[in-house]
Amino acid sequence: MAQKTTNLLNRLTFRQLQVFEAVHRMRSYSRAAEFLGLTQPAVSAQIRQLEQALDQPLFEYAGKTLHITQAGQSLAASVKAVFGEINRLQMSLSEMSGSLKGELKLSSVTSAQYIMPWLIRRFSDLHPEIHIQLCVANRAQALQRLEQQRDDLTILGMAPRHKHMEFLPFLENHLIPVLPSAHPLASRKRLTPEEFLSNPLLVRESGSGTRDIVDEYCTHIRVTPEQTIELGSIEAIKAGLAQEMGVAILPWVSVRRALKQGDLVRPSVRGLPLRRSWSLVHSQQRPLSPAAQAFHEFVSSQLAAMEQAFQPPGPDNRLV
DNA sequence: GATCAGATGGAATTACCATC
DNA sequence: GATGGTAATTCCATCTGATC
Repeated sequence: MAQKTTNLLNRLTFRQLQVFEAVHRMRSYSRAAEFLGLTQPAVSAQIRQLEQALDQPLFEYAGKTLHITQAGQSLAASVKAVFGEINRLQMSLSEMSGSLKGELKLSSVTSAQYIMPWLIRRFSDLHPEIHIQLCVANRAQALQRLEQQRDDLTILGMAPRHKHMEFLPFLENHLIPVLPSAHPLASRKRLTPEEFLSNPLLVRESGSGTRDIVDEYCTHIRVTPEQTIELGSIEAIKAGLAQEMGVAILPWVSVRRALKQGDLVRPSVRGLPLRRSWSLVHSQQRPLSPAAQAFHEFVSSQLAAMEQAFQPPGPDNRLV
């Protein structure tokens, strides 16, 4: 038995386990290859070598669907434990050296792109040796990345209700009605939803969380916009507003400068603003890296400071 | 609706290269 | 020489659209 164990330890490599973990997580050789920055044959070869070392098939096909064998499930549990231990070791070593190093992969929904620089700047001041990669995507894309565990942490507008996700709500997103300052209704402080939505409504594309919230609002108040114009980003909608194409319901953080400069105005409309919390989300199935853990703790410690920094205007421009 | 051919997607194989 | 990588190619299952 001891001989067999020694042989196995001698024949297994961390690289094989890393590749196996990616294939197991993504249920695809090709996607695992893309995730690891390899080609599909390289992944295939690593899995084949691992199967030879273990003398057991780890994956098998039923048609075109990749299934994991019992041996594969068993290995996956062991790999998870081993990698968890290595993460803990890495964190201990980092603490011993007094500074955190490494990579931190973040993804964020588009609406949160206006608060991410604030967070990243302050976190980088604390941990200059952590290299941060931020991917900005719409909600559907961010959710896909989250499910594929492509990032350490994800910022979403509405936390998914999956049991295996952990989320930390950290700031309220206020979606407010805005229209160009040259608009005929711009002088009116108060508008009915019907008046506001009698203008072309500039909206995000399907798959966007902001779009979902706006659609929900229209359904809730039972008013159908006269016309909707779909634009692919918040910045495109702002450009559309600048061209007086219509009106929009946008995150306050995205238009606060335009409001301050007087390019846009915000009327009071029944049922608005809409409030949703941005949440920091990660999978329970994947232990946080030391850098991700540090970012998570940092965000937790900045709740009051963020609320102060991103507090919408008071009485004059009061939110209903 | 059944059948078939071509298109497509994903993994395996092969030959070769770079590095240690 | 061993290891780990790539590009090109092959194989196979599934999808899709045309035809009957």
